[in-house]
Amino acid sequence: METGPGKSRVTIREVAERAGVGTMTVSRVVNRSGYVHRDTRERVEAAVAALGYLPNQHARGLRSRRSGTIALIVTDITNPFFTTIARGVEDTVSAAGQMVLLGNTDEVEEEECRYMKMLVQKGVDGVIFVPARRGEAALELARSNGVPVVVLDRRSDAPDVDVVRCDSWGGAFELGRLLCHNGHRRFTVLAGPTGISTSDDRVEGFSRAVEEFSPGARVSVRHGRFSVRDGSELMGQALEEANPPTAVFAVNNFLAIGALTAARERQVRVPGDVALVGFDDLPAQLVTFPFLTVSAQPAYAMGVEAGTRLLRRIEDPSLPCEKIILPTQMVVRESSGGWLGSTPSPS
Amino acid sequence: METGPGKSRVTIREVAERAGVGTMTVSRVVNRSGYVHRDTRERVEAAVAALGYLPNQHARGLRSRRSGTIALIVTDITNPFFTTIARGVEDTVSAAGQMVLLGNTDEVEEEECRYMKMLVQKGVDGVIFVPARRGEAALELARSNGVPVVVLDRRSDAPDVDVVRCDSWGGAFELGRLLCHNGHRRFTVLAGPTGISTSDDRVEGFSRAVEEFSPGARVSVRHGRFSVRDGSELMGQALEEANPPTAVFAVNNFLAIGALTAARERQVRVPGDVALVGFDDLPAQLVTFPFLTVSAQPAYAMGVEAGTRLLRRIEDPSLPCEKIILPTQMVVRESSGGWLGSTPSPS
DNA sequence: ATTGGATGTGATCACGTTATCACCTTATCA
DNA sequence: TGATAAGGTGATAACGTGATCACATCCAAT
Repeated sequence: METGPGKSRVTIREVAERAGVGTMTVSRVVNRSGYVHRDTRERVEAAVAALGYLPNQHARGLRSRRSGTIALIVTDITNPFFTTIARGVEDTVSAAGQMVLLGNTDEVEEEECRYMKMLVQKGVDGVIFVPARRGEAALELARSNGVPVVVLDRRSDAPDVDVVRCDSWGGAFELGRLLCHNGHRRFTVLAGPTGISTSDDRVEGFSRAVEEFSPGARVSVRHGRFSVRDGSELMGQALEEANPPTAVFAVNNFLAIGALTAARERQVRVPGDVALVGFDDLPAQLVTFPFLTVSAQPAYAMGVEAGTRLLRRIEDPSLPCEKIILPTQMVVRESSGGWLGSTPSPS
Repeated sequence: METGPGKSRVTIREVAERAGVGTMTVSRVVNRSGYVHRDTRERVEAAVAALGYLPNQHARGLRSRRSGTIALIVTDITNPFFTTIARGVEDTVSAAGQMVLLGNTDEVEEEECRYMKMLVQKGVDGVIFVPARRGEAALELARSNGVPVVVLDRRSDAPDVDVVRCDSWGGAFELGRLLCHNGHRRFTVLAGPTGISTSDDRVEGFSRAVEEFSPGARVSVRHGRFSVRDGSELMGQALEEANPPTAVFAVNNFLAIGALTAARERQVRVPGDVALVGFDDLPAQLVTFPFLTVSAQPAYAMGVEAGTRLLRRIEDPSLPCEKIILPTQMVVRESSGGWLGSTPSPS
């Protein structure tokens, strides 16, 4: 257990010497591979414990091409949706003895590539990756270097990656239906950047629901980044229109919070003056006043699923790739309001 | 840029061959070390680009004992306080070309050691560590293997580590003073597990303020884990006392949210029936209704500071260790209520 | 007695990189 | 003229492991 005031690390050779065996025998004991006599194993284990021997992963990885590390590349760990995913991933792979490298791309493709290059160099066993758009360059880097990838949260038609995401289209459709059934006819969607599948799918699903349940109703879409600031900005613009919307759909949690802020600043009541629905619930831990009606994604489960898939693929790279689509769950709270009654504000 | 349908990685030898030079020359070009003729460098760079060469970090690390990786071991990344810290750390070290390994200990010492062993094996260049209690075993592992450590958020008297934390005592003192000045005389503190410095310091600082500004007033302390559930549980118990507190201090954000939940369930109004203050603000991004009066810690700055310290120490291990204590900032909102007036409920 | 499989062990080398040393060439100076 | 320094390059040897091979020993079945 002791190693003195240690400078350089204990090597397998020192353990072998102390146990009076060859290095291969120590290796076999440590890796539980091959035959080792019971007495020998005990001597080796004693030496390992006495010296506090920890195998050097650099040397190991050089031979075995395994690092015991996977990576999780998200757009912003600060978003509780990704935080919860991260916890799901970490819990899952940690149980299998792997550790997690973290990266934030802020939806910037150059960052995606920068990270992917570092990951290839580090020889990670796999990557869980939230691409901004199609993530082509980064995915190509992974593919050409034989690194297994699970694409998370976003759509991907790349043939050689697993995908774990939620039914954004369906969740948005449900929200649209709810608002239509409540009698709304003028909608604004606060969307993310075009080209990001989650945003695009949600805009589409919502629009489709409106076409179906309030034919001819107006849906105006405003694009921004996934941030509170942009949510607030876009909501402000919408509210200042000549004919403002009676219902707003924010495609992302930050946009929803921004929208709420903007409404409050203008003394516009939610849901009294305008109904508001969002996507991605905040973890119950963080919410002092549950208020927003949302389509909630099972973030933790997504992390677990992605982690499990990746571990399986690392185990057996020949497995066929799958595209997993998990369902969302609508949680109706105050912000969506109720039935508008027979007198919706004049259109 | 192309590597065919790539299976095994491109090595320095292949680059050398293609450029018609020795491997050392390639190494020198890649590492910008030593002398290389301008023409040679260009040939090598062309070969590197053509083959998509990425140096193998395992081999590099084996020679140079550098991994280009640091670790961040927190108790729970799901806590937005730590999430924000993580983002600060990642932004900082990422700019220096390092990546971050993440671990959650859930305040369990065995997990601390399990992670630390893996980190030593991986040869990380340094660790930013939030110990549950004193973290002795894990710190000893790091020390004996020559891994630089920055202890984050918690107190540590270990001589050979940097410490970056906030003035928990002072922040709690401020909150206590505020409540005393508002006329409160019966206090309950919802604390974390004993032995965790943040909790202990906050209990002490708060108690000290009460002693000073409301001599003889009652402060009862209830201990639990840092969770919404326990916050709710403890708050429930406090509210059901014969002589319930008029003011409650939750030493942590989760405990505060739990307390709020418990109050609401019992139709106890905050701050009408009981004042509530907490520690750790939630990021503005996440808060739909700013309500809780708190002592806020500069989480992002703490992450940046810890990252910077660690990078500096990696650069020059001989630097003396420092203990950095950042100030907290009290943010007064609704939940703490106002002056109780001349008729505090009879004690 | 002989074969053959299961058990048990160590020497040797390769994994991909960089530190070191050795060796060139050319320029500069006394 | 020779000496010295600076620029430029490659062969070689580690770094710490684990795969492979070679070689023991033992026991059971022929």
